[in-house]
Amino acid sequence: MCHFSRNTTQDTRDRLIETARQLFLKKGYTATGVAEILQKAGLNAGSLYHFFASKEDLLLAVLERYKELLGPLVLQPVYERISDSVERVFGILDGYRGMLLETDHEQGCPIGNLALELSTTHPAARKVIAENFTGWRNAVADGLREAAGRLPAGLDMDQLALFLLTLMEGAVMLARAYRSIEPYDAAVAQLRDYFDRLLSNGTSRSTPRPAARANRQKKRGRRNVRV
Amino acid sequence: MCHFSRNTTQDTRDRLIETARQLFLKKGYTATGVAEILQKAGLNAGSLYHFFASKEDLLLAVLERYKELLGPLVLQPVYERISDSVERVFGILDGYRGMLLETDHEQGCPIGNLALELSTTHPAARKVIAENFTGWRNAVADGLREAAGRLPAGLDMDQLALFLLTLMEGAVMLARAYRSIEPYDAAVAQLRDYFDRLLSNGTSRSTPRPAARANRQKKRGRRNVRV
DNA sequence: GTCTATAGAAGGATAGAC
DNA sequence: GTCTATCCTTCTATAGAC
Repeated sequence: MCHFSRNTTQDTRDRLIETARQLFLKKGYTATGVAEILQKAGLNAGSLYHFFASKEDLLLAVLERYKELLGPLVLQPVYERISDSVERVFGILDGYRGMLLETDHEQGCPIGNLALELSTTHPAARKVIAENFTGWRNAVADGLREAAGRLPAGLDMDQLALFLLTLMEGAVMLARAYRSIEPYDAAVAQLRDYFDRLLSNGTSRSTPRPAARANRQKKRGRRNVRV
Repeated sequence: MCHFSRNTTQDTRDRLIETARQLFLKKGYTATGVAEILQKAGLNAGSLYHFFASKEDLLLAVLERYKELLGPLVLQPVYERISDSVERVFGILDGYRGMLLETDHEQGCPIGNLALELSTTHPAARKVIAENFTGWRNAVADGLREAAGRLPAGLDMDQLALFLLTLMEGAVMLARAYRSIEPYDAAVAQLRDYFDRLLSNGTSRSTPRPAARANRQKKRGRRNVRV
């Protein structure tokens, strides 16, 4: 805010946002108390209410932070590892899979988490949540456009990206509810099947389908999801 | 509980469950206060804690109630109106669509609502939520099996039902976050497209594709979601 | 800018009369 | 079984010293 702010100022603010982010992710917004945030951040109430007008204001900062984190946290790690534009999509989905596994199926998509909890009751948060979704959709649609040559002509990449987000969010929800990765893997398998068909119908068949195919498939008997 | 319970006993208990159900649906579990439930039900704290050990215990009763309501509330109204087994699936999806529209996109699937809010923090609730999902999946899979003749041989109906649930839950979440029916309609359109292809690949092509096709499509330019 | 202390409201749950 | 009254905790937010 002030023009010559010290380092520590930004540090404290950042620490609050980051701590709140982690707690909201793990327990949700309402279930996370301000006291808990302060304790974990090693700060006191005075600091929080110096930077933020309210707990909800802190939530908005967290959601803004997520918009900034889309690139560095969700996209870049995948894009560095994978160059094929279709496989990059599955790499992104694999990121959420890893998150589910690492947290024993307690955490999936941070935004989806907050979306259902707050959409009805917190209009300001709902707006930034929607912006996060839109950012994700646009990034994925851009990625898909790089594979446009291999995909059927006339395919709407924006619609396909929305479809991917819808499926991913639903799959994360079910994985958490069942405390099992199975519903998530089933959704990805369905999607893989869908893409296989898209690619075999593509106008320019020159580019061969990448071999990374079987990578992420589990050993389950899910092979019979054919069309 | 007691063997010769009066009518009013069951009435009070039911009223508590039903009132809590509506409030949990609209505002979520944590955001709904016990006092609010009591006020809306026209009862006092003594009554609630006579029948339920805690607020969470009441939640479990609500979730059990939802399991009983799957038939009468979700399936039967659709099955009475629609006889074609494939169209029945889309009829069920249309039910959730209607719920979104009626509530100005505030309410979608009651179970999905509670799933993300409580899966991490309330193990007992999570279990009954998963049971609700399983009930839905089984019912829809049974419905799909009636259309087995028209669908490709070897298609796994249980997997397909899971796919439908995943997509529906994701679509409801996005519709709520965007306060718009568009993401929901887009998901259903994608699904319709998917089924069209399934049906045209079916082993027994004798049964003609029902004409109800264009019914639920909005006037949006979503026709280009082809494959 | 950060601290301690605390206000003030709302939360879930209980006690005991009827 | 239902009522009223209330306990105790937790919550967000504020006041004022440093």
